[in-house]
Amino acid sequence: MIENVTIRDVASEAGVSVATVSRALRGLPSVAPATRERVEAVAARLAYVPDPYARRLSTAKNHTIIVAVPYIGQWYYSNIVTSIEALATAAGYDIRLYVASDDLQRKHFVEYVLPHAKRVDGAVLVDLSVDPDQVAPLLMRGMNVISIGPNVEGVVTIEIDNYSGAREATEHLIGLGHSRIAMLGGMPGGRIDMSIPGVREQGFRDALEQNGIPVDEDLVRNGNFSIAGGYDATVDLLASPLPPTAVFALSDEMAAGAFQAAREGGVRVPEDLSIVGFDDHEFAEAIGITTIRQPVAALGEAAMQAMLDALDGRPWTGNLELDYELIDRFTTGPANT
Amino acid sequence: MIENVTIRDVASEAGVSVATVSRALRGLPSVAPATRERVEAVAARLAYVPDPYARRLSTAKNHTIIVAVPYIGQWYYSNIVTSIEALATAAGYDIRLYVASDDLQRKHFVEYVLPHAKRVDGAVLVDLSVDPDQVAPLLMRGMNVISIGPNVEGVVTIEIDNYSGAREATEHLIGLGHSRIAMLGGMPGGRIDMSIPGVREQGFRDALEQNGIPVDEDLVRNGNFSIAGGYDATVDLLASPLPPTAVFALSDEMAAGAFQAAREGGVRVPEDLSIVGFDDHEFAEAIGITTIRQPVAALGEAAMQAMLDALDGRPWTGNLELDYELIDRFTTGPANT
DNA sequence: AGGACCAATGTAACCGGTTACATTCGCCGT
DNA sequence: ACGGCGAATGTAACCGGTTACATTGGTCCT
Repeated sequence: MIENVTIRDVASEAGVSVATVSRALRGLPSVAPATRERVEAVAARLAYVPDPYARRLSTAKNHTIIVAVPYIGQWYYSNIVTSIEALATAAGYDIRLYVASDDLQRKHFVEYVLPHAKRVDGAVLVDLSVDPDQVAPLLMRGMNVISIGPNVEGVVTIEIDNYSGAREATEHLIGLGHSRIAMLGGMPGGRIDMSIPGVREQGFRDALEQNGIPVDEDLVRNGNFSIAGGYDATVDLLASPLPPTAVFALSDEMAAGAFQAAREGGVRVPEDLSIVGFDDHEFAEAIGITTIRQPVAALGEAAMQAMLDALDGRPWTGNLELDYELIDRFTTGPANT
Repeated sequence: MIENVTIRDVASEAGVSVATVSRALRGLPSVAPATRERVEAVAARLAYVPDPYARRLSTAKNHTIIVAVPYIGQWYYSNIVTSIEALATAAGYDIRLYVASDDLQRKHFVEYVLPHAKRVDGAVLVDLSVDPDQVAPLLMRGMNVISIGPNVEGVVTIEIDNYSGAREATEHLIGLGHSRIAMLGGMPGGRIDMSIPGVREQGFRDALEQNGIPVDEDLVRNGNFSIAGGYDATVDLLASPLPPTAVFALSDEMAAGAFQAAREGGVRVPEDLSIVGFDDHEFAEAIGITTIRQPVAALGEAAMQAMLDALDGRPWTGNLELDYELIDRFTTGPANT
């Protein structure tokens, strides 16, 4: 077990003061070249590494940001984290992960962050609907906060137009002649709020109604945003006396579940059932799912860029809306009834 | 911008010493109940939160572990991180993410960790083949290291028997009468080493040879462990004069790419082409891919448990091997030639 | 020769906690 | 009445860096 070698060890070994060591090793000016060289040699020989906590305690800069996501196991989130991580690392920032996997943890996010607030430069919230008054204490402590997805009062938000995306997906199905269109997604409580699922559902409903198609509440199901949830819901839908001819899933995971249910039930896609997803999950292309593409990597990059700019004292003044795109593949076709 | 409230502020406000505040707030004994109550009230009123860096600087415990993965965007890795994160959070540990997305970063992993070594309790390496002499300095500094996947000398390893898994997958195809069996995976340099892809490839080769089927090197392709790579390789394979009747992909992503290539090329699965994957990716069931199931969550949990035990002074004495399982679904069928 | 100036370096305070050790004080036994 | 004891609390050193300010010593100018 190697004993700790501190800056004082290096100083005494090199025959200089700790201040000189600190300056020499960080490349600050006003250190004689010969001295610097000697200090560096000693530091290398002793395998000295500065203690990051001590450094952070004495400086204002922390070089750490928190990334908070609801889940990390889902494609969408892990890819956002990937792109954030890449930029963060390149800029010399560490990232600290917070997974708010249930509602409770989502509520308590601020409590988690608060202790770190003084020592973390910023937080990127991904799909986390937090109250403005929850974020306020963070902002007041000088933290930079960026949101991907939900609009949070007073926080720069990176988003796509989920409402229009859902509308376009639905109208694509309507344009193919479908009218019995199911939707997979649904808020647990049945209510529509400003969260992403809520906004997408509203787009779905408005598209139907403005095309003169009443919303059949029995076709609006909760697919839990998972493959299994989409599967279960679709199995149930297909077993009903008058099954839908199309399904709009609010995520590609649920669309894949629907696809699986159709295959196992002997229902042909797209002849008997059209499926549209949302996200353009990497597996969507392999399966051939028609979907709304989100620029996932770009969302993360933009958020991190906004963060870096803010940390450099050039905070963004407004939100950024990136473009979505309908990708027409093989799970959608003309209505067949 | 809220000014920092420190333990001294609380102390003077409550009319006690900093030591008493420290003890009171941490629930240590020998603090009078009345005093404790008063201190807590003052702390709450001032919204005092202890600075984690200062705390860590003065104590030995860090409550932080590093999780290092090659990629975070892939299902396998993000799920491992998920299960590690859950246990870590429950045990009061923070996790710090390191993404070694290219070989250079993999080599430099130790350089990244070293500065943190004093202040991090441990590291979980996921699929990171590092030299024993790279890990040695970490161990010497008292860090706990656990490896998921590759065996690292002197480090507790959690693994599945990748060799036998690959053999079983291959033999499943052979049992169905296939003999022109392609493999997707392949090491970049063409060499087989002790990494996971290398071990799986060896299982594939041995299965063929021990069943009297010579390995056709033209059927061993590099699919880059991605959907796109599996797609490209399969498109190419199917275009050859004597295409394979089966494909064993070393990951489900590549299997999905093969599936897509078959569908787009009008090649029926499994009638014309059987596909076996590896991992049991969440999308494998939706597509219906026959695959070797890895207990992903269990791998992460076991690793974190080993870590926690080691941190509690009860290090594991040996490695742990978890079971894999062949899941027979709809992408495999009898050879048709 | 003597003073001005500046580069190089050292000293010590500070960041905000924890904790070993010292101190105070009320209560007990004899 | 007094020494002993232990609970409650205070004092100050310490963790390992950074940095404001002081000090040193050499070069250059008049």
